Amino acid sequence: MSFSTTEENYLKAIFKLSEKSGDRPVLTNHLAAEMQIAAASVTDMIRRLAEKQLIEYEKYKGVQLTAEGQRWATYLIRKHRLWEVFLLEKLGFAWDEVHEMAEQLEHIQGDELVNRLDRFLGFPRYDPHGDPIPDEHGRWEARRQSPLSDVMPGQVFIVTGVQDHSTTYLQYLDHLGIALGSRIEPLERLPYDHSMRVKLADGPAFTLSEKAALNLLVMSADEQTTQ
Amino acid sequence: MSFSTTEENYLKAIFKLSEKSGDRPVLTNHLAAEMQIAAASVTDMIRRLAEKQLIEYEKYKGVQLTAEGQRWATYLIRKHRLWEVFLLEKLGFAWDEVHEMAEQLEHIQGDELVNRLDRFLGFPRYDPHGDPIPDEHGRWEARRQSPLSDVMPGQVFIVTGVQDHSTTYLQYLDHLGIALGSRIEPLERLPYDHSMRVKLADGPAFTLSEKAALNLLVMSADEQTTQ
DNA sequence: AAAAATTTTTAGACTAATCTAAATTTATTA
DNA sequence: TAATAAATTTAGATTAGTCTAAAAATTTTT
Ligand SMILES: [Mn+2]
Ligand SMILES: [Mn+2]
Ligand SMILES: [Mn+2]
Ligand SMILES: [Mn+2]
Repeated sequence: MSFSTTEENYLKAIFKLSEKSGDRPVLTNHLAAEMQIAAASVTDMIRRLAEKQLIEYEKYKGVQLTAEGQRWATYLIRKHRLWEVFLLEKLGFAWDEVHEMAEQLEHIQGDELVNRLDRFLGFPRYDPHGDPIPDEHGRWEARRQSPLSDVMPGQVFIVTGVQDHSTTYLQYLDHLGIALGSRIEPLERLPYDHSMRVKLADGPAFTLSEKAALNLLVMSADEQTTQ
Repeated sequence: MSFSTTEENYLKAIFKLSEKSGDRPVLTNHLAAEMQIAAASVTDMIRRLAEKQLIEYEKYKGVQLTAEGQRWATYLIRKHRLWEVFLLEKLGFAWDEVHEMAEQLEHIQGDELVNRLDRFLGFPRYDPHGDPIPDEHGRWEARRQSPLSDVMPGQVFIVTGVQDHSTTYLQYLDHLGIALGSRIEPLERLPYDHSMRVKLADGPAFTLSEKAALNLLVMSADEQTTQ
């Protein structure tokens, strides 16, 4: 079993949009927008993927991954995230630089390569953005994390992930001194624009916009230690 | 500047055949045989590569790499060999297992990635098969090595490379206990079939076929220490 | 329940990379 | 040097992946 880079990119996109839509069928236009491709091209490709039993496709109703499609998409995500860890941990790239390269590396074939890379990296469970890495059997641990914008002030939280992977956002966090594992304490939410006053361990207080707080995922500090 | 995987594979093949032919033009059929592709397809592609100024092409006369083509081919070889070192040194693959994977990895784009990988590996000068690795500027050191079949018995040599990269040959060397860096002493050449009696440091004597000796590259032990 | 708007599919075309078979050019041999 | 053989190119097809424009289906609005 092996698929083209293009086919694999479709599988990943369908997986991503499925997650967002709570497993409801993914519509042609959504896929077209996500992949920056004409809707007509998507229609073509999903017919081919359906023939290969990677997705179920009902005309005008959208597509869903089959078990096989799920498995393959998960495998691609495993590869992508392991390579991201490699680029950061071993080659010293920053968390806003690794995505593009991993986007290529995820298509390199070789199960043995993936498993040895996993071992070399010490079987990491999360990637540089806090996203879980599926293991050899396609299983992964989801964390009970929430956007910082949703939590109650007056308690310490640990930064465990980001929802926005854009370079600008990640560099903005760097600028603020916020990284995965940072201890952050929300002080108050300002009703006017929903911005949030927060402070990092031993640091001065500062303000985060609603948008910035929405995309920052945190866990309560005591819960985190059990993970 | 960036080229398709296919174009890059043509460049590498032309480079390889040019080396063999002493820089005389590479003929369509040679390229077709090397790449296991129909001659007509080669004609098509070399016209495209000539348009992109990567090769000079005269109808019916064969092709030669331009300076730009040389540069790019050398860059691909640099990437291929660095990834081979990574797979062997860091992931623990054997020298007969790395080529296929490197064949894919050499097409991954990112100059910074290549240079960081190089640094991570400690700027290796030779790959797991003893082939030289071009540096960031495309320069590399060729060693004064010769096939074991050509050297005079009665002196100790160091194994520095192989000419045959096939799995069967490399595994055969493993079986004999011959690796890069092995000290090997040719005892005599047998006139009947040009086979060679040799011995490894402290080991018993054994016989190598002419073919096996032709593909094993060695340097005299004292010369090697200066490299 | 029509009409209008939106979404999706179909139709037809294009490029890259390949193939086979036929035509052409170059090299070898008689 | 003419005939023959070998190498190379051209011609015409095919497949994957993409596009735009038009047609068809579905959904929303009136
Ligand atoms: Mn990524
Ligand atoms: Mn990531
Ligand atoms: Mn190789
Ligand atoms: Mn090699």
